[in-house]
Amino acid sequence: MTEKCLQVALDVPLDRLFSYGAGEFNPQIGERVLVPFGPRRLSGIVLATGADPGEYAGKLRSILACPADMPPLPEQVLALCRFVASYYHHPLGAVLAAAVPVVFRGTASFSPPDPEYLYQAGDLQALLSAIGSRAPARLKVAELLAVPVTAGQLRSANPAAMRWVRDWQAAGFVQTTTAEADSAGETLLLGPQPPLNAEQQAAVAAIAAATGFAPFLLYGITGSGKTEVYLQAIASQLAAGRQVLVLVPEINLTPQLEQRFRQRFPAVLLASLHSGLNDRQRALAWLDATQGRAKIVLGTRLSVFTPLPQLGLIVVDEEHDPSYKQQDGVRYSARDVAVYRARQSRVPVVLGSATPSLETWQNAQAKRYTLLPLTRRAVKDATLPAIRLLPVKKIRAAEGLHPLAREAVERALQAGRQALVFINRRGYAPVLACTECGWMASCRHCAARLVLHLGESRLRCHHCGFEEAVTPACPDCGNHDLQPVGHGTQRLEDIVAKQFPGARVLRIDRDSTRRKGELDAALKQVHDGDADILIGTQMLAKGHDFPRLSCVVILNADTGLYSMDFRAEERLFALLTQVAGRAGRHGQGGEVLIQTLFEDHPFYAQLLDGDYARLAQRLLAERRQLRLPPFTQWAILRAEAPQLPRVQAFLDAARLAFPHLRGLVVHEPVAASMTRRAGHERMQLLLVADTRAVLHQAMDEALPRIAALPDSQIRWSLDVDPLEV
DNA sequence: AGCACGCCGACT
DNA sequence: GTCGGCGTGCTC
Repeated sequence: MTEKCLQVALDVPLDRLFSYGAGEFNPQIGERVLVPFGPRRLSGIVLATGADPGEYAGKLRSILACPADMPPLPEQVLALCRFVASYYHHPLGAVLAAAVPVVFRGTASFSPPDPEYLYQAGDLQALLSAIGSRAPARLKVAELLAVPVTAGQLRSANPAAMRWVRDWQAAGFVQTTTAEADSAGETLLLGPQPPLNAEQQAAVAAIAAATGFAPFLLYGITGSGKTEVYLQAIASQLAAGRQVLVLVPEINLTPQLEQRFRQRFPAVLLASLHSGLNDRQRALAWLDATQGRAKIVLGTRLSVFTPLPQLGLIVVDEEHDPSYKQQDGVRYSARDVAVYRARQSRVPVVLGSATPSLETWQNAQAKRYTLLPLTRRAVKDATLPAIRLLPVKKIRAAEGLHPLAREAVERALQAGRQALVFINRRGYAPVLACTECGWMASCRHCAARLVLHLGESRLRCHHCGFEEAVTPACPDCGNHDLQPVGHGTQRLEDIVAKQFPGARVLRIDRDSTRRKGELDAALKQVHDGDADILIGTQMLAKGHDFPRLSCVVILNADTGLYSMDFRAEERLFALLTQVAGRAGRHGQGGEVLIQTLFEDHPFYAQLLDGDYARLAQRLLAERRQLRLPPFTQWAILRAEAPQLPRVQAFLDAARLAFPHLRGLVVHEPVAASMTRRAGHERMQLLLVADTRAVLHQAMDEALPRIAALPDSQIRWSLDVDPLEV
């Protein structure tokens, strides 16, 4: 009898599967196995068990082990990964590796901890009277046993707690269960469901009534109560015994949203896959979801691959957020994969945003997605902030804030409220320049300026991490008068501190919150009212709710308005809407002031009206006219190497690998928007096709030839549906 | 991607 | 005479 032949996907940059003998093992499809691969051992996923070894017959190597620590990936997830591999033209083994928790990618086997025991008093009154009133410390611990608690929780109440609990256990007062058993018979326990307005009700009803695949765009202005719609749509799924997948952008808002979910569904196990978890915790949360214990999975883009045996609904919050697009490796869009998954699993998917991506908006206009509008503020007392433009010609360095902005901040402080000054640039100044010859400090590894960080007296590259001490004199002409040009958060902090001497100024950016816990501490300070003026970057724009904030000043946000990037307006609208939304979420209407050089740009008329629909209509008309996405299908072949000519030669050759197809344009290679990064020259080649089918046909033909091109110095990657050009 | 094999410069 | 540079070739 001949040995069974397995097809195994491995995490190597080779777009093919590998055949192995099963040896003494009998792995299932979707299971992970350890295999010999050249001189090393790798973990792979079994994709077929009765395969024909073909040319390798007789010289197959056998698998080394079946760790059985990971439940086999179900066929649904394998199919999802196959789709992602083919759509983004990435090796299947690499996609599967990315879809699985880190602990299952290596050759070490993962052993979950023993199930944790929960302790509970069967008859609390009997226990309390047995202890008597002379042992208050024990009484305190005993009272905790009214509900199931862990040993850790008991110990944190009193270090000696477990000794007493063992005694009570021996005496029959205390029983144990495991978390798993405890949740098995649980009934769905809902927190109070707040009343909904008519629009919210209509949205919840539409989602609940959907059968099979049904994509929705929940288009809700800031404060219109999108989250409440999610919660009630989720509640009806939970009541039907189904699981729900909720995707959120990669930001620090997850704890807040998580808190809200837990409050609403206190008895439901929620697997939260946020960045704060270590690999082990992640694996455990993933197992909870995979084995159907966790009913809600809340996580960032990677969570879209989580196996969910009873999936009933997918929610993508802030669907326009660029962090849904992975920017290295498999460059997938978790939002688009989520829609595919919903179709595959025949469940509804809700894409929510106040400023939808134009791709999604167009899908709604074309009736491919059902539009669920929320146009009224549902949050109690909330009013839309008044947005005003402050035209600035060229603000002198020492000023920073427009006089009217200064007055507005003053007003907020007088009223005992907080003000936020938003500038999307950290450091002191983005440029250090020589006043004599015009020299500017730039990175020696990147085509980028070095940013001045005055506090540490360093010049830093924000792209490659290079840094150096501030030079005392111009290296070109020897002049000692080097001047910072432009504004960053640090410089603004200085200016604002001088202009408002009595105010407590708090800067929040990646530099001030680098260490663990610093961001939470800063946010707490804001919530407790221990800061008056916040200076912050994009970090502060998203998600956070600042009840005391009533005034927002936005600086230098619109530098992109006349840039090459056709998505600049769309993105700026989303950013400004989000920043503006920080003001006046509670009570008194907030004030939002935007300092701009381009006050006449049509963009601002639509922003001031808060009219996303009009902006979207104009931008979509432009894109249709100019044959830009979503009316054409794009892919970018990016390449980099230490020497530019090699990159040029590679892309010239790659260009020839594409077939001539009707409805396909393969552009000439051009320099990337940042031409050099971390010592590598970068170029790219743009493919524009009328339809996805043509684009993929071209890539299917060309990519094997490109992969076979000789130059090994070249690092290249393909970006399907690129967000950045 | 790794990792080995392979063929040419400055050192214990 | 070796240690080690990274070019190129393969992995069921």
